[in-house]
Amino acid sequence: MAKADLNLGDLEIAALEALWAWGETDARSMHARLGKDRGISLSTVQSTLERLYRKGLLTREKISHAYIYAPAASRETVMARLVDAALQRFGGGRGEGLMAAFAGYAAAADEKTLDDLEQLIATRKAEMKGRKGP
Amino acid sequence: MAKADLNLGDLEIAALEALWAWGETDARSMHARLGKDRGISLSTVQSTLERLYRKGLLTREKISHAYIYAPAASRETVMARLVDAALQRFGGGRGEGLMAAFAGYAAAADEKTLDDLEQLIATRKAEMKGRKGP
DNA sequence: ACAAAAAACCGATTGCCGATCGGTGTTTTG
DNA sequence: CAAAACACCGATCGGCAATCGGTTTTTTGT
Repeated sequence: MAKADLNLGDLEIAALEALWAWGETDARSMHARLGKDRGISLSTVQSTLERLYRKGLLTREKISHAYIYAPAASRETVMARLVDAALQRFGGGRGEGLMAAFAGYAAAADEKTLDDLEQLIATRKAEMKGRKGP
Repeated sequence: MAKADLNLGDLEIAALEALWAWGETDARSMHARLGKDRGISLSTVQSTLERLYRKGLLTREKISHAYIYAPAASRETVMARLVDAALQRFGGGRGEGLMAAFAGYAAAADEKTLDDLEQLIATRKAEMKGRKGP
């Protein structure tokens, strides 16, 4: 473990979102779609993708001599990692603290969300039992 | 809403932990306990407390001419805010994504944690009903 | 095969922020 | 009143995302 800290800038997030939405692309098309309205250069997009790659959030494959980038993880996984990174540094964080943080979130949630949540937990527990039991 | 981003450095977290553990203190005692082993000056501790104050994480009261700092929120609340800040920037985050993120997190949790979580949700729902109903 | 085009690669700059400090006032207090 | 305790101010440093242009390497069209 110990994913260490994970800090994402605005462009990085935008790039991730783009990849999740459009599937794998190369720096050029990414720039065509992200960079046009932002008025940034291709180099900038390249650096950003590179950074994300080094952070383990993207996969790249060298087609001919160009890189094709693809998300290394789902949005959910990344979000989970972000939560992890954000809370990891808090000593009393595991267990109680996380629960409480979660509670804070749940407090702002509507009833349906809570229902969904319950469902989710139930599913998790079922999976867990299934994996451990006979 | 819109708490914006919330970034905490190591010293800041240490200061928070200290305050949660020892209750309110002034810069001097904080330095005596935090700064001694770190070899940092009183000024540094002061700046850090000030920064935390400006971030709304600490309360201060001017006793005579010195500030007495106290946590403005519980560790749980701060953790919740951190999670919020970390996930807020993810567009598709509300609802599904958030759920999934927590699910991922819960996946790494043991069974007891899941039970606690369920309990928490149940409590939440009860509170909600109580507030709305007769 | 060669020149032009397309990328990767490299290094530099900028801006933001936490950490860190010392100096300068201002308020307490012995 | 003088010394001590603090707040307050400004400055520096280091890390990191964003940003870019120039150089090198690889493709590719003719």
